[in-house]
Amino acid sequence: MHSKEIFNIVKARRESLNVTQETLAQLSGVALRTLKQFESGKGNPTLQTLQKLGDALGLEVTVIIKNRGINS
Amino acid sequence: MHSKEIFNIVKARRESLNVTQETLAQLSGVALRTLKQFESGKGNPTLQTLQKLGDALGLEVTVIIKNRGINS
DNA sequence: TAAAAAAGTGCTTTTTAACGCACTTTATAA
DNA sequence: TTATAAAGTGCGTTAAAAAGCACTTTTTTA
Repeated sequence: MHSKEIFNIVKARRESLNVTQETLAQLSGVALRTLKQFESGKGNPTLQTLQKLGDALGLEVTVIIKNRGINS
Repeated sequence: MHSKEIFNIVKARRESLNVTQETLAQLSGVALRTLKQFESGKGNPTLQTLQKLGDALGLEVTVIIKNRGINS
């Protein structure tokens, strides 16, 4: 998953919950300017920022091992 | 998954591959000083930095919807 | 055990994410 | 249509992530 995919998931999730960028900014504690940046495909969020958005949207940031099923 | 859990996964994965911090730093392009910081439980990496480490370790950063099975 | 390797830390500089403001563009509804 | 809401952008500031250096502590191994 590269960053643009992650941004797309955040955006899609927000839209599926019928929440505006402004509302999500308030709920998450991430500045509106910053959120706009991500949803228009730019930027490089910190883990904390991604987690704030995730918390507000019911999303979770995880790290998984690739190729499960081929290896262990 | 909070950040310390994520750091632990990175560290455990590196160790399971028998790679030193120094080698991982070289392979990933993340500075040794920065990697040390994470593995000792501190800091707030950017998505890009996390992905660099993940790429070198065969880990993937993902965002998933919580409560799968209860909701959709 | 000593020596060597690996891991961890304090301090500093450089780079850039996050933010705020003002504004433009696009989408929505009256 | 045309107000109105929502989304997107340029620019400057501030806060902090990333990096470099020198050093200490811990772990490994010869």
